[in-house]
Amino acid sequence: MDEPAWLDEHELSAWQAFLATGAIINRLVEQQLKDDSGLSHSQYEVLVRLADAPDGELRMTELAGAAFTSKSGLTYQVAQLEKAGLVRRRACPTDVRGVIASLTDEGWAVLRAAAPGHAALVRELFVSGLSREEFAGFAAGLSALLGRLSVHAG
Amino acid sequence: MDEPAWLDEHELSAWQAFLATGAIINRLVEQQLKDDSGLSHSQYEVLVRLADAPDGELRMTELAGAAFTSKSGLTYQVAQLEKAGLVRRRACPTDVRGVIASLTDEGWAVLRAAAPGHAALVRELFVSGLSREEFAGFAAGLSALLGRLSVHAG
DNA sequence: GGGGGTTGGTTCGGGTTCGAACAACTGGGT
DNA sequence: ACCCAGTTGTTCGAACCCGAACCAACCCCC
Repeated sequence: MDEPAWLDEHELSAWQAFLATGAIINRLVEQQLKDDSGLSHSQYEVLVRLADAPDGELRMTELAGAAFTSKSGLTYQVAQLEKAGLVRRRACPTDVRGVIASLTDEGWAVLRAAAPGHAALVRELFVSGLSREEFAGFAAGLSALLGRLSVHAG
Repeated sequence: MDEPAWLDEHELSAWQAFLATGAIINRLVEQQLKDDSGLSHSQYEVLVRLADAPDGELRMTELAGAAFTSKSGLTYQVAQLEKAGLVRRRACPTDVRGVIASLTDEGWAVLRAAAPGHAALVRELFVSGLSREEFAGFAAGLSALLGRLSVHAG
């Protein structure tokens, strides 16, 4: 019951910094990907997940679960990617309802072309400017946070 | 030069954790505010900024600059808040073009009612589960990151 | 005072996102 | 064989957000 109704100074400023960094970084990344490769950040993420999967293929649900978007949002993005020729949809052999999204050759090519610029920006915004110790502490916090959040996300 | 085109293992996992935590936390916060107070996260942020300002008033530009939304986005949100009776728009006495957004009594009341639940959730998601040292390191990283980003945001 | 560059805020059009509802299908228990 | 709860992916309506275009007003410097 001694839970205060407001956050204390440190908590508040960390929280604000978290929101602000997220917003700014997302905006810059979005911008860079759009200018450089004509991809939105979500689309890029979808391509990355597919590229990480065996044969560059994943079920829609696995894609949505591992990613940061809802089921309907994913349907939309995959439709966009398919229209652009970067992704193909196949039926799932073991489940008639299932849909498998699969990277096309062009999808691979676009992703390979986009990755270096994206990596450079992430490095510039997110990695450089932090000392090794700072980065380590920061990463440790993120990882702990994510572990705890997985409980909530269930 | 010897800049690799991809992120190394630690960088990548930290980056993914950053994106994932941001996405999950934002979704949960959004949900909670909507259910609890009928506010979107952006709307809540606007109210908080106003409440922090002297007399609960701010110029539109200051609001947009300090916040995470574009000018047009802010116009939209303030219109919503005005429709809901939480914010009033006044003309700016020193600049005819200017518009001052100002918290109404009801705006104060709604914010006071919403704050404890929001603070509790932020505490639960963001603060608890990290040891004091972890949190300190994490906050230090965030702050350094934000400082560096301000350059880019200019 | 009276231009020219800058700023403040809104409007507009398009793209993106979400949740709820939906239909088709699955799998396990009986 | 059958039923029923749970899953899968899409569709639909609405909300949201952004950048570009825009007009009006400011500033400042000659």
